[in-house]
Amino acid sequence: MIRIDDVAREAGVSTATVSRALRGLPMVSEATRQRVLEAATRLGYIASPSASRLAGGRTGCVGVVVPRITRWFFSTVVEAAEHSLHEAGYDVLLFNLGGSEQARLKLLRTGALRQRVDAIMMISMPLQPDDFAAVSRLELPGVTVSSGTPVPGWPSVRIDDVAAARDAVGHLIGLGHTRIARICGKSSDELALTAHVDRQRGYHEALRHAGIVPDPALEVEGALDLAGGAAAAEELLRRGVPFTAIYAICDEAAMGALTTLRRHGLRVPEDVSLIGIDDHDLAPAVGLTTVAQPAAEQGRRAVETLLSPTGPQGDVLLPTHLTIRESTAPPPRTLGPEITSEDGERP
Amino acid sequence: MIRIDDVAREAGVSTATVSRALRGLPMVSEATRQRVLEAATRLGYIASPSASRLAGGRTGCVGVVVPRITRWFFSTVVEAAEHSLHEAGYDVLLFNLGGSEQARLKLLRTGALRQRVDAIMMISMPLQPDDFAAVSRLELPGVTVSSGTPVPGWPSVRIDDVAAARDAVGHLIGLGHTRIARICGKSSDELALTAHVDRQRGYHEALRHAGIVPDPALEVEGALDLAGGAAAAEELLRRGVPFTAIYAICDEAAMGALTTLRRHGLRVPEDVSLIGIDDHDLAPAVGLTTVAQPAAEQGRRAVETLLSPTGPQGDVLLPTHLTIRESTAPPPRTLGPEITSEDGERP
DNA sequence: CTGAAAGCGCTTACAG
DNA sequence: CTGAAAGCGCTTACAG
Repeated sequence: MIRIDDVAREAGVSTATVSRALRGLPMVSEATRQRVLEAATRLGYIASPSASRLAGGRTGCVGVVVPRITRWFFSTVVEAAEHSLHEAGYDVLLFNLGGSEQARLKLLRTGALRQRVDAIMMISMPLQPDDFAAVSRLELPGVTVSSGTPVPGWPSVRIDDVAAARDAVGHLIGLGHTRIARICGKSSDELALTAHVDRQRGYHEALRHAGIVPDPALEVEGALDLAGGAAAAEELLRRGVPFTAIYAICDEAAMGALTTLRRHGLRVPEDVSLIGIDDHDLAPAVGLTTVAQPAAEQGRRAVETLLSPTGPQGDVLLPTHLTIRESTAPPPRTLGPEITSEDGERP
Repeated sequence: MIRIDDVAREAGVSTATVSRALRGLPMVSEATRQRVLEAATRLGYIASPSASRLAGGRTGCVGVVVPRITRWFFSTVVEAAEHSLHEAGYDVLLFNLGGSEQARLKLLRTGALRQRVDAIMMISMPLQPDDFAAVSRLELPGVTVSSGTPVPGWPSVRIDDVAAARDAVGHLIGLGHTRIARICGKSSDELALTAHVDRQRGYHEALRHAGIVPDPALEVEGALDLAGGAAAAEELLRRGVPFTAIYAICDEAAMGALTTLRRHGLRVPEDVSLIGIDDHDLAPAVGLTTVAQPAAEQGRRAVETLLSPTGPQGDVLLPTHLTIRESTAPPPRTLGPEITSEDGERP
């Protein structure tokens, strides 16, 4: 292995000068810098990260914590953040919670992040009261994306979830719907996620604004993925309460609901209108109307904020916009879905 | 910060003993180990990774290289691999190429991986002849998943892509189709990906086995995502050659094709049957028939192979299975799709 | 602008 | 089974 001594000898300078020259520090004459750079290139020298870290106190790593990398929103944010971080010379340490509470606790309580990263990016992380102490004990700068739970002292990058939900439900109301079901996350698991609370509030605000009294029988909790959406729609149908539209908290849940509706022979949007929030990659493929949020942009902005020379600061609020496709239409004449035996013609 | 000296003093032993005791090395009496463990816990000691790495020569990190974390297959493999790696005490350094050739070159040519990881997992990485030298210069153990390009000396974990494609096309043939289009990856970009070549071979083998002469006019290249699949189907329709079924190289391309077919008023499966390979999370939502491959299992097996005490070795071949949903059916009476003006009833 | 030397916090032969 | 001491390869005051 080529070490810094080798480069120093080759360039005829001290190791201190090599270190300064290679890192672009000032206080090195241009001529010397050139000589060092050439020597380093000639030898194929790369500084040992472990040694630099130990001596310099910086790890050059950023920890990215994400609930489930397999979900559209999270993978999109991570892709954008990873790109920006590598551009800025940082390595990315990935911590995927995989939906496991245990993984969350382990990450926060143990030293998994201590001394391993210079900064933390938490995407939609629900934090319990106890967790704040653990996070602040890390004494690391950080940023939250898509406001899981705001962390005191950390800036956040997010959308206005209340407005997004209001726009989604408002669109349905504008089409003439009044019996609008809501598929949401489990309040037990994710109470602390502001996004969930906000999207619930937006739903209620839109209804009230239109003079519609919210009906608790129309609100169903479920996991925020396909299976959860499918199960929630199933539960909704079992309740037997009439509805002409479904507002799902995210596109994946909406697509899950779509599966269930189809399985029951219900047509979308003829029998039931369906709207989500996200603008998932596959939303066009299933013709899903949704409120689009800029996922990649949130990842980029989070890195920008985190690496700002003046330190992470300021909250960023990004715009969303209603994207109308084929899954929403005026309600049918007869109120509520009719279970037909015919299975429809589209897969 | 608590250092190893603090623990040594607290436990009344030398730092060498603390080091051994905490890492579970032999040659430490049980009584001493207990004393050290207690002292460490009491003080909340965590060994500095940088110092351990520099002194010990191991980084405790594994580099996971993936083409696009946003695609279903890759995020699923990464999630499973990340979980297994953390279980084994490794940190995960994520390198997402983002579909950029430049990122690939940078990763291989520069020292991005040198000294930063103890092992590498490459998922569907296409390697050019020049890249092999760069990879072997890393002198690191590694494993390839879903055979982008096999790396000499590295084991691989994958499915039998020839068989998967054969099963997919065989299913269509069994239903009575003879004009079967193929949507595949761009041969220019990804020639080295064995998966692509293999899935092409499977298609041709199935046709020949049934006595069907492959028609080049039925084969269209495109990107392997939604947009690529949609564009490929568009191109196929523009060609005006008759076909009754489409076999797509992956589910995302298939779902993209679905969008296009729907846009043209074609019904699936009444007018055109559609099959993919993967069993994407959302395949049930769109009723897509596919050949399922075990993505998470590939991630787990790759880690297992990589961390095997005897070093990475052996190739693992995992089974696939045909999963029939609603997107495939016998061909319509009239040969080839008819463009209707009616848009159908399902989003 | 440059260098000699201490120090970052561990691990590892080596000796006992 | 345990300890004293060297060493891992850098960075950083400090001095010039």
